[in-house]
Amino acid sequence: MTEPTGRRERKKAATRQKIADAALRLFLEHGYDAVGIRDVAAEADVAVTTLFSHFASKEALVFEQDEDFEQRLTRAVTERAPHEPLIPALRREIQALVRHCTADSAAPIWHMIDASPALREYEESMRLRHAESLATAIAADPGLPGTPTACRAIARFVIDAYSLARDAADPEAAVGEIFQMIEAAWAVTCPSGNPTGTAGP
Amino acid sequence: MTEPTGRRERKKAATRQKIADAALRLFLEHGYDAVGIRDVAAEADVAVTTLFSHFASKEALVFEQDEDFEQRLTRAVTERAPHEPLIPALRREIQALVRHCTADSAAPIWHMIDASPALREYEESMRLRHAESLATAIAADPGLPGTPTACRAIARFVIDAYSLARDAADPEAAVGEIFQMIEAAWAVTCPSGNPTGTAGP
DNA sequence: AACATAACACTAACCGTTAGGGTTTTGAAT
DNA sequence: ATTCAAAACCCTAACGGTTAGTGTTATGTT
Repeated sequence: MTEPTGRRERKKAATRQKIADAALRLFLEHGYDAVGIRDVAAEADVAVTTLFSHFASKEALVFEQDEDFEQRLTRAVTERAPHEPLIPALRREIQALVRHCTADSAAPIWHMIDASPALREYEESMRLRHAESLATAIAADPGLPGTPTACRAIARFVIDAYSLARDAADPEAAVGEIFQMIEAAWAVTCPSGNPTGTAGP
Repeated sequence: MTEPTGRRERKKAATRQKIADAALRLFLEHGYDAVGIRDVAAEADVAVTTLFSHFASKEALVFEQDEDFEQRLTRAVTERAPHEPLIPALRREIQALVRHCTADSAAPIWHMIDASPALREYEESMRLRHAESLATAIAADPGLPGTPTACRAIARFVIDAYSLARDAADPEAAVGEIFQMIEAAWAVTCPSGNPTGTAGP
């Protein structure tokens, strides 16, 4: 048996990071559109084909931790405390994610994203994927009552909440406001009685 | 003064239509990815640059009546009967749109769209625009009580309903199910009393 | 009749992305 | 230790969507 982290994997991760760092540095300095793939590859001192073996597209260079986001969402559903109701768990997670990406340190990156139509479009299609996997996680929980359609709808609404809150003047308040709506939308999918353990009468 | 439709405008519209027809014909026959822009231009007997002066991108050739969709949505809000509640009016319109694009005659086109990631991504970003203009229309109605954030959220939910219903096994039932959720979400934005004229208790 | 401009054509390029084909590094098995 | 297969990397050349630059023709106006 070998160690979980062989030299090969370490080198590969290092190369990936080197590319991502070079890309972000150039993008922030000169603007996303003004920097070409060939520039990034040169700055990272790798071949263009190598770059594309680590990242599926130019946009993916920016949304590097895409999968973290997806995992945090689905884990908020699958690994929540037993009998904890669904919506508050999601609300907490979305609140944390919004706080994280509206922090001052992330401001330049999001400014860059907002300035590029290509990046906004990419982020949108990312969110669609996230909504779909969130819907799967929700539908897989046997303790939840929603139909597949209701699960997909709630998943979309949750992702919408994240997206809208990021743009809102007061992100945290927006999360609260939209989750009130989501809570009501979810409650209506439970015919009667104790909706998802929200402590009924 | 000249006629509202001069020769110039007629010729321009004819060229545009000729391009769109040629594109759809080729796309449906050989597949979207297998047909290049140069092929479409040749089939329509125009220069590539002319094609791009009529359509902003290859994907836009497929979603030709994009603006119709947008207008129908906003008009469902702005031109609804006086005192008619918002959500049912939107429900009717979405129902009609879903029926329209799940009709058998539209099946080949939507099959083509589902088969191409580029087209799906483009449609997604189109929906974002539509949600934004729908939100503006809702927020502009002085008879409605929602905050700007609530309006934007409801607009997104409505577009989500359209998108999800199209993919559902029973589209019409899905519209009904999701709009029950939307109705509840909207009701919660009205502190108390008669929520948007839905005939309170 | 003369002019301004909209619509169109042509060429050549830019840029993201991929195919094809080769070299070096790594991990494992003899 | 040697050998081997695969992973990671490199280079070149191209493909396909898109645009800039530069003319040409058709149309509406003066």
